[in-house]
This record gives sequence, structure tokens and C-alpha cells, in this order.
Amino acid sequence: MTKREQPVREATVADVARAAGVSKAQAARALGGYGAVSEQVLSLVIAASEQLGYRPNQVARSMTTGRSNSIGVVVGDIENAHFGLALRGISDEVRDAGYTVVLVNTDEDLDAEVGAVQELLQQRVAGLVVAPCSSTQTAHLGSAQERGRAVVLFDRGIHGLELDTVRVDFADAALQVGRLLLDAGHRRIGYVSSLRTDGPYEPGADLGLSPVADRVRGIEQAFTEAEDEWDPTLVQLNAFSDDTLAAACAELLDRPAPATAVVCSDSLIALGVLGHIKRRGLRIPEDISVVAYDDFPWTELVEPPLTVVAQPVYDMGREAARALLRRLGHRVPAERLPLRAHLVERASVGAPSEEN
Amino acid sequence: MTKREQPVREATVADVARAAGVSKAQAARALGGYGAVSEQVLSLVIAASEQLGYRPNQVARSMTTGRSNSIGVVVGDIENAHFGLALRGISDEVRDAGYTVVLVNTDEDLDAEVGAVQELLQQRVAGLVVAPCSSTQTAHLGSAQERGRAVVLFDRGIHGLELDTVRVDFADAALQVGRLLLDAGHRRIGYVSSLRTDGPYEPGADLGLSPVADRVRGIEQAFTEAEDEWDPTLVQLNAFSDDTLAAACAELLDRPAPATAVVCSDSLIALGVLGHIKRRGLRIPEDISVVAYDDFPWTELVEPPLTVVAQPVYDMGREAARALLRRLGHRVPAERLPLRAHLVERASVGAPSEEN
DNA sequence: CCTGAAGTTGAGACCGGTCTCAAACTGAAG
DNA sequence: CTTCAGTTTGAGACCGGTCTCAACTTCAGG
Repeated sequence: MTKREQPVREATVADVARAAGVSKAQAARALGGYGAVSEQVLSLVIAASEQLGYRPNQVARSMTTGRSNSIGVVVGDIENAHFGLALRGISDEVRDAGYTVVLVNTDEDLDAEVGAVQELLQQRVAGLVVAPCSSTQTAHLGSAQERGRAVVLFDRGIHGLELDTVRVDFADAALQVGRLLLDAGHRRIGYVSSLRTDGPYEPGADLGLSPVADRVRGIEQAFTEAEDEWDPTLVQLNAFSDDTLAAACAELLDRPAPATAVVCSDSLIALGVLGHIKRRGLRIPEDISVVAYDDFPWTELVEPPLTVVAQPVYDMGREAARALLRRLGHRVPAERLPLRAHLVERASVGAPSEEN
Repeated sequence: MTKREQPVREATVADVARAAGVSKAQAARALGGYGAVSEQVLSLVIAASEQLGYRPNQVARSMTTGRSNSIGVVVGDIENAHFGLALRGISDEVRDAGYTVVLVNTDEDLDAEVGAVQELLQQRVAGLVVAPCSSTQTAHLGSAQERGRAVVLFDRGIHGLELDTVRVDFADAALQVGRLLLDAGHRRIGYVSSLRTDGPYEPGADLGLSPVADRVRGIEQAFTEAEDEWDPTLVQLNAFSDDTLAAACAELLDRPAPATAVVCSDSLIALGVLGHIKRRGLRIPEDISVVAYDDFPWTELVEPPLTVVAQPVYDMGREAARALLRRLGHRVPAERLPLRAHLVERASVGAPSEEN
């Protein structure tokens, strides 16, 4: 008795046909529910297929049709709850249409993203849902489209290519964040994001079509309303690791006139910034005010509860998936989920301290 | 000009062969790096393939080999950071070996899990990594193995089938949790888990091979050491939704002699329990002590910082993937990652209040 | 009984790799 | 100049569905 037993051979259309005593073509028609098949043949084939436990080989099917029943999802970091939740939305929506999800993580690395798209195309996925890591390097996405694959972007947009893009509208919420802090009396508002750029932030710089651009713009706009100006050195980008995040915090707090409020661009940044503030022994909001993007359950449980900008991440995933399904020719409920972010005021914003 | 332009036809081996002026078989050998190929043919084929931008069609490859270069991952809830992190581990490990991940979410529903495995087999995935939702209903996993697919379980085990299973060792940590609480003076220790069972918990009940079983056993053992007994009605299972979780909390706290400490079986439960405690206006640890499983960054930032059992979730994912790769005949670094949970004492455990 | 349209049926091509097999070629030994 | 092993090569089968096409059956209408 060998260790590796011969795996049971799967029943094929030909097997079913033989068992039913009809031709392969008829069996295929009966099983596939297309073409003309007599009652008699139909029942014979059904019986035989059940008898043999026939399951269509999806690979063979994809071979002829040229596309598989799976869609590729490319994200920067699945470990991030933001993408975890969006992925859940995509997955839920797409399952009903009979697709499975092939997931690739890119670590926000462009080369990895290009490779991932390449690989997924070779797998002949029906379509792609991508959160692109660059808004300018987009050749791989264009080529995917040229090769006849539907591509939908989410969370972030790109320049130069016309692609369906599903993003949350931050314009209102971001402006409100700016006003909230300005009204509370803050002028030195720090902004921390993991967005990768080549140099430090400059006013009016093109931050691509990332949500970060909208969020920064909102605060700038609030400053303009208040007829004031936002010190650009308070915008700290490239905080994508523990070290760089710590450096960004230091940059904001170890200066003659330190930031009196910090806006955290996502929940990972918030976690880091909160830890940093805690280690420094600063109190929120007495010593420093904090606003974070993304409203996860824990933000309400920290002390004090965080003022956050909530965004419909799950729905964004669903909408992205729907957009893709539409491109793939599926009829999808017309109802569109509203994707607007909104400010949730809790207790982490106060007036700047007197000494400032 | 039609809306839908003709997608560019992908170059095939036959195209490359024609361009290189050799037979399809030779071109395939040159591209696949097998069999005997002369220097001259090799360079001709390489040149032609680059010229045409040839990319092998993975579907066609899977067709002949009978397996795709993707592995199926079946989990209960990707939205849960626990699985998100494990998934990341699986994904990282498997990518190096050239596989992609097909992810299916089951919502901890057995029927969905059975369907998912079925679907993945039809897609001819090379292997499966599953966090099974039942430890007894395992026919689908057995059939996957019979059909020649490698199957590896993680997070939880099953009965009756010999399958590689990658789990974190909770024996020590669970016992320590029990001792910690007992030593602090607690006797009415609540336990809340989302594990689905048919009825309420009974001492010695078979909780399957889920981590929950180990965790409950550890506390029971600590009670035995202390020559005391654990009131089984304090073990609240089936808290898998907002409602059921709220009911479990009520069950523990709205009784003549309420629990003085609560152990939360995972981070989702912890989030719910913490919210519940907060809404009741109870103080931690003065009024009630809390211990949670899974050490995510936020657990240190809540007030007070949570005493938790940390577990190497990412490594568990990696190990599961490695076990699968080994089964698939890959040489994988022999070094095994230790998978032991350990208690991290912070500030959410104190003595039970006097009035109790 | 003949005709034609509609309904059924089976043979076999096809998708794009992989791989077997036999033929052709190479060069060294005899 | 043979002979033979070893290398290189091309033809074509194969995987398992899908689908075209031609042929056959059936039956109403003439």
C-alpha cells in the first residue's frame, strides 16, 4: 500500500455521456442547459451525472471561454483593517454573481503591483479590482484593459486612464475637520500620512488622486476661509513604518512651536500617533488634540474617545465589485450606495493649551 | 469605431514557434526550460517570445497539469483582524513559491464552507488552507484529500481525519490566565466566545478542537489547582453577533452574584464586552477585571491597557502555508516557527471589589 | 406521399499548453 | 566508412469543456 494513493479520477462530461448512453455533445448540452435536448436525454444525463458525482472542471471551462470565474483583487495591505473591510465588501458582492476572489497583497510596492496584475492576467481572471499604489505609473492597468479585462479602481484614482473608480467623497468631511480644529483655536495642525512621495509636502503639491489629497485640501480650505495659512512643514507624509512614523511625530512635536493638534490619515497612523503621544505623557485633548480617519470600533473605546471621520469602507468595496460586475455584463441592482464620509465628534478635540 | 474594441490577442507558444521558425514542441521546451534544446533554438525562441511579449496562459497550463498555481484559503471572517493577519502570513509565504491565494469567506457557516471547498476543487487549486468551522462535520475536507488535493488546517482542528493542523499552543497561557484571576481573588470568572454550539456550556463538554476548548480548559485547570469549581453558567458561548454578545454580557452581569472578571475569547468579543462595560458605567479593573485573547495594537491604548494573551497569528499563517507547500512537494526551510501564546499583563486585572 | 421547418443528435474542431514518440541528426569509436 | 549512443527535432495526442456543423427525426401542411 503506497503512501500516496491514486487520487480518485473526477467524472468528466465524456464519462457522464457514456453512462447515459448519449453523445458527449448531448451530455454537455444537458449539463450546461443550452441548445436543444429532449426530455428523455435530459433525465438520463441528469441521472448519470448524479450517479457519478459529476462536477464541471472550471479550468477546462475557462480554457474555452477564455476567462475564469474569479476576479483579482489587488491591495496594498490586507492586514490593514481598512482593506480587510473593503475586501469583505468585494467578496460578499461578487460571490452572489458566482465569482471567487484571487487576492494579492503588494505592500504598497509598485513593482509588486505590476507583477500582481501580470500574474492575474495570466490566470485569466474575469476582471480586476485594484487600489493602485501610484496615480501616475499606470501602464500595467492600461495593458490589462487592452487585453480585454475589466478594471475597476477603488480607494484611489489614477491619472491619464479612463477607468471606473470608486472612492469615498471626503470633501465635506475634510473641510469640517479643518473648521473644527480652527474653531477650537488651533493654528498649528499636524497631518500624518503613510502616502509615499519623493520629497516633503509643498503647498499645492499634487498628491495624486489619493484620499490624502482631498483630506489635506479640506484643511487648507478651512485655513483659507479663516484667512490664515497652513504651515506646510506640518504635513508629514511617508510615515509608512514604525520608524518613519516616529520621525514624523518627532518632527511635529519637537519644534519650537509644536503642533497643537494632529490629524491621522488612517487607523494605522492613529494607532502609532496615539502610542507616541502616550509615551510622551501628553494628555488628549488638554495637551494635544487628535482627529483620525476611519471609524473602527476601538476608536470609541480609547480614552478619550476619538473624534474621527467615518467612511463607508465596506460599501466602497461592494460598489467597486458592482462596478466590475456591470462591466462584466451582469445585471446589478441599480441602487447606488452613497459613499460619503462624515465627521463623528467625540472627545479628542479641545482648545490648544494656554502655554501655546 | 465600436465601443468594445477587439482585445489584443495574446501570443501563444504556437505564435512564438512560428516567429522563431521552429516547431511548437521546441518552442515549448525552450520556454518551459525542460527537455533538450540547442543553443541556437533557445536564443531564437527567447528573442521571439520577447518580441511578441509572450506570457504563458496559466489556465492552459493548469489544464494539462491538472492543478493551478493557486491555493484556496477558507476562513470564517476576513473582516476579523485575526484572520486578516493570518491571511497575510499565508499570502507572504505562498507567494515566494509562486502561488496566488484564492480567498473564500464563509461567515462561519458550514454550508458555505462545504460550498467553498467544492468550488475551489472545481477550480483545481493546488491545495487548501482551511480554518474549519466545525470539528465534526468534515466530509468535504476528506473528499478534498481523496481527490488528491493537499489540505492543511489552521487555528482549529477536526476529529476523525488525519490532516496537518497548525495551531497555537494555549495550554500554558490559558492556565496562567486562570491563575492570574484566581490569585487576584476572582471566583466568578465569565468567559465569552463566539463559538457556536447547540446548547449551553456544560463542564467537560466537547468544544471540539477549537482554541476555545484549550482556553476554557486552562481556566478549569486553575480552578482545580485551587481546589475550587468553576460555575459552568459563567461560560457564555454563541456570542457571534451584537445581539447575542449583548445577551451574553447581560447573562454574566445581571445575576444575583455577577461575574467579577471576564475573559474575552477574541478581539471582536473584547471590543463588544468593553463597549458593554463602558455603557454600564463600570470601571476596569475596580468593578470588573478583563482579559482578552489576541494582542492587537489598540489593546494597549484603551484605558486601562488590557491584559491580553498574545498569540503569533501571522506566524501561524506562515506555518500553515509552509505545511501546505511541503505537501505540495516544495522544499521549505526546516526551521519551524514556535507557536506559543503568552500572557501580557497590563492593567485591566485587579482584585474583585469589596461588595462582591 | 411529398416538402419543409423545427427539433434532436453525434462527430469532431478548438482553446493553449505539456508531453510522448519516433525520426533525424551529431560525433566519437571501431 | 560503419555503427551506435546521445542529442535534437517535429508531429501529434492529450487535458475537459464548448460549440459548430451536418445529418437525422418528426410532424404539419399540401
